[in-house]
Amino acid sequence: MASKQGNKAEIVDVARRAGVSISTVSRSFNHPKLVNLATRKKIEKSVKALGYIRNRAAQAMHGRRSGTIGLIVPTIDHAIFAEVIQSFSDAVDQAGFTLLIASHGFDLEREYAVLRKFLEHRVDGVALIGLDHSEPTFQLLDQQAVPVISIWNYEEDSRISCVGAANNEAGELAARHVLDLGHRRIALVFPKTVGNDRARGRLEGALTQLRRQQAEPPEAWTIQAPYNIAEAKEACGALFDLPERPTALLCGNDVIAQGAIYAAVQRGVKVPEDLSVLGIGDFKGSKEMEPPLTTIHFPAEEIGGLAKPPISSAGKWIVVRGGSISLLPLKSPIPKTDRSSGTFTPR
Amino acid sequence: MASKQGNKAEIVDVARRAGVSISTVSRSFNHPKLVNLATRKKIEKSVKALGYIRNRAAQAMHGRRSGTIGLIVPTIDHAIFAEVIQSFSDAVDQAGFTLLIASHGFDLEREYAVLRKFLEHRVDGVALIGLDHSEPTFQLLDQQAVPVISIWNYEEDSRISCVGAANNEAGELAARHVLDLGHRRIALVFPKTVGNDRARGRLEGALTQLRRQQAEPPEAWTIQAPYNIAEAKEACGALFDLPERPTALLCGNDVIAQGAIYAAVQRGVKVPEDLSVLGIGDFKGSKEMEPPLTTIHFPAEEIGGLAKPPISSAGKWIVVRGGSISLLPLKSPIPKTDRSSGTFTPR
DNA sequence: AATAGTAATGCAAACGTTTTCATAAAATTT
DNA sequence: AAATTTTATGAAAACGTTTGCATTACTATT
Repeated sequence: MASKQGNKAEIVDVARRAGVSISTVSRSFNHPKLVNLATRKKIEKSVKALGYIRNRAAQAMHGRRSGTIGLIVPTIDHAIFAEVIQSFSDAVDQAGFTLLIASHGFDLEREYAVLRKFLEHRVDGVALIGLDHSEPTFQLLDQQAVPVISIWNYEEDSRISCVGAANNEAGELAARHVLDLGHRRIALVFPKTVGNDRARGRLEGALTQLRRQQAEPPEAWTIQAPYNIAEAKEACGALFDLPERPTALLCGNDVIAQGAIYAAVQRGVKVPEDLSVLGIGDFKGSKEMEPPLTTIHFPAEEIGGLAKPPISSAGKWIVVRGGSISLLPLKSPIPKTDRSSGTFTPR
Repeated sequence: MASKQGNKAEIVDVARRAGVSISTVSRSFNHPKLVNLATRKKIEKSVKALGYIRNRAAQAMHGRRSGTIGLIVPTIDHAIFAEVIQSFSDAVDQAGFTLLIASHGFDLEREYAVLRKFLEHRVDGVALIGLDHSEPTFQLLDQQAVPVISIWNYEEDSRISCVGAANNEAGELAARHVLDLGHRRIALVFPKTVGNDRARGRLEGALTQLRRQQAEPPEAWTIQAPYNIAEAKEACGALFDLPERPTALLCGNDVIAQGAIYAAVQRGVKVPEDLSVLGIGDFKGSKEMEPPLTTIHFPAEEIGGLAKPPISSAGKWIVVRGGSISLLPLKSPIPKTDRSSGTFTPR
């Protein structure tokens, strides 16, 4: 109800009211030091009075910068990416950009479609999760020469810039930990790995380590569960009901691990006395559970922050493949909240 | 590597290659039936060959539609809003828009700043969480006449359009439930309520109901905890350590309730035998916990879907204050997963 | 006091579309 | 076969900015 109901002010209105040209108004926004302080004040007053709001669309058209960054994630509705989305969002914000976001539901064709949509909006950069993407996606990125960064996992020879941690290391670490605890009867609970290099890396890392120590789990102990507490709980429940039960469980992430713990509690299987459960991710609440979850810390928050978009005029993303800080070490090589050690007696 | 490395194609390039004018190219995108099929094919081929991607910024400038919707949430990194963000995102996507997102960390001044930023991008609509907003925010919305919708909670006489459920009803429902179970010694665990009408509504609803039945909790049993498992667990732990312990706990949301349950388990307090815990929200995993959490279902997903942006040329949001479907009833008036009834004996 | 800088501003040409209006060609009616 | 309508297209004017260039008015420098 304030003023000028409906007829929104443009730069010419501001200029007229301030008694200057539109160039001066524009300049006072973009290069303040180029305009006289007194004039600037007048303009400012005019802006206030008219409730003028700059039009980034028009700006973008001219200057080739939209001031937006697109983030494409598999899913928003999930503890997995919540932290990285939040920290990335904050980083983007701080850098003066606005975040476009979309999810593709683990469908790489949808990812391509979303990317196209973002490019139509002329985003100044794109962030993707992980390194598994469709060929058309890579080509589009290439051809449009849009700054792109993959966040979440790191690989030396990745096709695009990336910042993150090494998932296979996480898997290895997890496996090593349970092996160190003396376990030999180890089961694996992971989600499907097609189009999901995060899960694949972790699984491969774990398997490598287990094989190395001749502790590869039998078929029946390598089960699949999506990132979903209910389904993970059920799947793990079925596992526990087998005649032969493992003594340790390596889970693809904390969501699965939480489900596993609930399934164990439900059956009176004591964690960690009867069963060690290991998660990956260190999600909020994991260590507060009862019994607490032992988990590998995955530095999601740091990753989002490091992926801060470019401020430099160069227009390149700050973190580039192979750069010194690209390989973000797992922050806690020693799994946190370990209640197993000490209390657990193997076999 | 594909083609035209770097020098991105514009509409004139497409036109030239197809041997038509730019008007025709533009039309073939926006009003396909107005252009001859054969011509359209030619244009399509040209588009493919050049890897042309439309420029929405330029479109927006002319047509007054940016094709974007802005969503402003208190926080992304949280089970609370994850579901509604996801479903809203999907709805926005389906409607052919692109989502801008930003969080303000429960700070209404930052909310205002974000809103301004979104308006600079000329979003076609804005979605906010809840109905508590600063006066400048309301005025800006008013003055810019941008379609706006508040999602999450519903109030008959709200200042802006809203779709959601009634938080005070949720609180009442929760209180009624524990009263019905026979409890009289009831504690409340809620977050700070300034600038958070969701929590306030729930708390007020619960208090109203408790007072009505002369079961208002003493000072010591009305405690504060943020939406954070760790802190909630700690706060509830302190509560349980008091000489006088309540028999039921009403929690502001499921995150707090989960913390409460963990605190109880940690102390050997049996849920639900020794203590009934009631959450609000029905978050993923709540009912899979062990012991499972009794909770009021809050229809977050439906809300996000209902808030689908306008497709109509009218440009008004579909759900308007006071409209017939605005008051979205709580989907499960009977709390789900109730293990208390039957097992619990009051006092 | 003349000259060379510098600071502050305006003019007008971009930027990449959409859309109105005009026109030509084709199809339909008389 | 002429007149009318319909279909398909192009030319050019918007849309709201930014920015290169030109101009004017000061401020230093000689």
